[in-house]
Amino acid sequence: MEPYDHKAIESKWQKRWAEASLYKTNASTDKPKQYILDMFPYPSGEGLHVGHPKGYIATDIYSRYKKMNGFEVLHPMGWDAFGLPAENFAIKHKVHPRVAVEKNIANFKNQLALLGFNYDWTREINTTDPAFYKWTQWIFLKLFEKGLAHQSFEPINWCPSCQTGLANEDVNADGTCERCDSTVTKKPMRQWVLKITEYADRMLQDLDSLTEWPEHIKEAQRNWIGKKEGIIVSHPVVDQDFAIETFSAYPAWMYADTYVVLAPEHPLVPKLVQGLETEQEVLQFVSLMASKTMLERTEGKEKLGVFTGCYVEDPYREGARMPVWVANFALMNFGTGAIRCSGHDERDVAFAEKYNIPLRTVVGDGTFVNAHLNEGTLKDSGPFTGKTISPTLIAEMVEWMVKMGIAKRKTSYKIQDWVFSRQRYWGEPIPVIHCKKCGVVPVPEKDLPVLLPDVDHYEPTGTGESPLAAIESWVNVPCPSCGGDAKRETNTMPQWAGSSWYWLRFMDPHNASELVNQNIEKKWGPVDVYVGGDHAVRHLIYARFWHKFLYDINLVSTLEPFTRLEFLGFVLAEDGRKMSKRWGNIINPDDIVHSVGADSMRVYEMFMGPFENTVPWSTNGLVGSRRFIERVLRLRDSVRSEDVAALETILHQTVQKVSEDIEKFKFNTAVSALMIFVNEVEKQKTIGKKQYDTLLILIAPFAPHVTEELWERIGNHFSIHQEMWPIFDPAKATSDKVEIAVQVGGKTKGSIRISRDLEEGEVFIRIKNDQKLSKYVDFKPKKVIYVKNKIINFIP
RNA sequence: GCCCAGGUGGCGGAAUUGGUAGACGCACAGGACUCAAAAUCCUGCGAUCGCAAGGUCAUGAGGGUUCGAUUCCCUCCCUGGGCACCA
Repeated sequence: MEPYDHKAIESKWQKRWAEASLYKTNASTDKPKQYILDMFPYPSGEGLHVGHPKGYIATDIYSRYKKMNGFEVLHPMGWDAFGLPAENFAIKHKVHPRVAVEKNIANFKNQLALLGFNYDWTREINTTDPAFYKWTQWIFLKLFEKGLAHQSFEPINWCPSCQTGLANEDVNADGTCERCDSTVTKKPMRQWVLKITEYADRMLQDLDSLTEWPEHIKEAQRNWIGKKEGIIVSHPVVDQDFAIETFSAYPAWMYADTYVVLAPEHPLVPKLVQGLETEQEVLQFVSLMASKTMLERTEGKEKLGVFTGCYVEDPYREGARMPVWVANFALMNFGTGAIRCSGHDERDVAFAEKYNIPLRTVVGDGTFVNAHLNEGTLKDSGPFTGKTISPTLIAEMVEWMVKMGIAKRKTSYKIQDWVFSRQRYWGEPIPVIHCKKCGVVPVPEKDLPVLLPDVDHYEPTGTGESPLAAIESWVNVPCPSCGGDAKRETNTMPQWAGSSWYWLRFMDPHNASELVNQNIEKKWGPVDVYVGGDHAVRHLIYARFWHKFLYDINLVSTLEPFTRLEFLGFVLAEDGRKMSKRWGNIINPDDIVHSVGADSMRVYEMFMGPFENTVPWSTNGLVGSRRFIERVLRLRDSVRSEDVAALETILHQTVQKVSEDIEKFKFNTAVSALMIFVNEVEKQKTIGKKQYDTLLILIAPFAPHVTEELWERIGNHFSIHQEMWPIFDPAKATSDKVEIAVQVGGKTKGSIRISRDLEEGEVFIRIKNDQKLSKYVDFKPKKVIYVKNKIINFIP
C-alpha cells in the first residue's frame, strides 16, 4: 500500500472541487429541494477550536447525502458579525471593528476550507454588510409601521461594564450580564422595544407543530414564554374612589385570602399613601427597593414589607377588609403587580407571620396545605363550601366569578418585550429620525441603508448615548417629513437582529431590490434542517418572532422558519472541562488536519458519540478513526473484478443502516456500521470492484477527500460526490440463516443457528440433535414460547 | 420547588412495538513479525466461583407486571439543562 499522504490528497481535491464549482447550488432545477443550514458563526478573534466544526461536519455529511439522493441542496454559510464581542475585541486590540471582523472572517474561512466542506460560497452573507443590514433596517421600519416597535422610558437592564441596555434574554438567571458576568443593574432610559409579547401566544401554540424539534428546546421556550392563565379581581380601596386589581392563578383558593401586597413600583402606591402618616415610611421603602437589582432585593428570600395604612374590600367576603402592604417579593412585571395572599402559600404565610397579619385557610384542619396542589375539599368558601377541588370545579368557580362581576379572565406571560436598542457602536443604526416638530419619523425606504458611519472613538460613552451621538455631521439631518432640523437616532440594534432573518437572505443573496423574492422563498423555504447548539431560547425565539411577523406582512409563506432542529452537544477538552483559553486546553482543528487529516477528524467527530451528547475530545479515539481510513485504503489491494457473494448480504445491510442513520443524524452508528463491513471484508480477504465502489460512496460524505482519491485511483470518473447513493434491496439485506437464543425458564442457555422462519417443531428437533443444547431440553416442558428468528423458551 | 433530558464495562458508547446486554471504537494484557522499536496482524478483555465443563451476580437504588425487563408501571437517589419569592 502506498503511504496515506493526507495532506497531498486533501489539498489536491479541495482545489479540484473549487475549479469544478462542484458545490454551487443550481437554483433552476426541478429536483426536490433541501435547505440545510448551520447556525452561522460569530467570527471571533480566537478562531475555531475542534468543537466548532462538529455541527458543520454533520450538515456537510447530510447535504452530501441528500445531493446523492437526488435533491437540490441549498447549503450556505455566512457571518453574524455585529455585536459586543467584535466590538470588545476591537477596543482591546485597538483596531476598527470592521477591520477585526474582516480579519476574523478570513481566518475562519481558511480554517473551514481545510475541512473540505461543500458550502456554496457564492451565497456567502455577512450581517455587517450594508447590502444585508439595509434589510434588517427595513424589517425594523415594518415593525415600526405596524406598531410593534416603539420607544419606552421604563427602567431597563443595564450592564455597567458593557455600558449598554440589555434585553431580558441577555441577563443570566443570577442577574449577571450574559457577555461579561458583571451584575446587571436597572436604569431608567429611553429605549426601543419590540412587542414580542404580542406573538407570545402564537409562539407557544406553534411549538406543538414543530414535531421535529427536540423536546427540551421546546420546553425551554415554553418556560421562557411562561404563560399563566388566571383571573383579575378588582378591589375598591376603602374610603377612596379607586380600586386595586390583583392577579391570581389559583381561583379555587380565593376565600382564603386575607391581605393584599403591591410591588414597590406599583403606580398606585404613591396615590394610596398620599397624606397618610405611613407615607414617609412607604415611599422610603419604595425608593430603597428601586435602588436595588431584583437579585439584591430578594436576597436570601428574606421577606421585607411595609403596611400602607390602607385597606381594600374583599369582593368574595362581604364586609371583609384586606390590609394593603408593599413588599419586596411582589413583581411588577408579572400579572398586575398586585397579589392576594393566603394561608395556603408558604411565602404568604412567612410574610404574614413576620408582620402579624391574620391568615385564613379553606382546606384541611389547620396544617399547611399548598394551593399549588389544587387538591382538597373547600370550607368557608361561600357557595363552593363542601365541594372538592378539581379542574371542573375551578372552571365552574371562574365562570361564577365572571358572571357575578367579581373577576375577569386574564393570561399573564413571563416573556417581556424585547429591549432592542444598544448604546454601542458596532450594530445596525436604528433607522429613525427625531424631529422637534414631527416627533419620530422613520427614515424613508429609499434612503436605506442608514450607513454606520466611521467614528474616531467607538468605545462606549457610558452616558447612555451611543458613540454615534458624537458625530454631529451624521446626527444632524433635515426631517424627512417637514424638512426642519432633526437628529438621527443614535442607538444601534442588538447582536441578535441580523440573525433573526438571515436564512431568508441565503435564498436570494444578491437581490438588491427586495428582502426576499417570494417565488424564490416558496422554492427554498422553510429551512428543512437547522443545526446548532446553545441559543435554545434567545436566537430561536427571536427568529421565530420575526419570521411570524414576516408571514403576517405576506413576505414568507410559512409560519415557522425551521422545520427540523438538530441540537448538537459540545466537544469538551480532553480533561473533561470546557475548552478555554483560561485552562490552556484548546485544541485547534488546524493542528489535527495537519497531523492526521481532515477526513480522520471528520470521521472521529461523528463517531465520538451521539450527535447531541457533550463528549470530551480523545486523541486516542481520533487515532482510531485514522486507522479506519487506512484500512479502507489498504482494502484497495484486495479488490477483484467479480463481486464476492459472501459480502452481498452485509453490504446491503450496511447501505440500509448507513442511510437510515444519516437520515436520523445518528452518525456514530453509521460509522460503526461501516467499520463492521470493513471488518467483514478483511475476514473475506477480497472484495468485488462494484462492492468497493459502493463502500467508497457510503464513506464519501464522511471522508470526502480520501474517497475521491480512491475513486480516481480505481479508475472511476470525477466526482464520487456526484454519484447516486446506492439503493439497498431489502430482500438481500436479510440473510437466510439466523441465530436464535435457547432459553429454559427465561434463562438463556445458548444459541443455535438455523434457517430463517423455521417452524417451532423443526427448531425443537434441531435443539434435540444439538450436542450442547440437547441436555437442556430433556424434560417435558409445560409450555414453549417461540418467537420466530428471535428466541425459543422452554418453561419447565 | 416545578419542568425537560439522562444514569449501561477502565473510557466514548450499542441494543427499547419487551426476546442472547456490552455492537463498534479506545485503553489494557498476551502472542506473531523484527536485531530492536514503531506500524501491522492474531487472541483475550463486566464481576465473581471453578483446572475445566459450567454456575452465580450484573444496565443508578428498591419494589411490581411478565415465560422473559436496559426497555413497561410505581417509589426513590444522582447528573446535566431550563424556569423560579410568578401570585
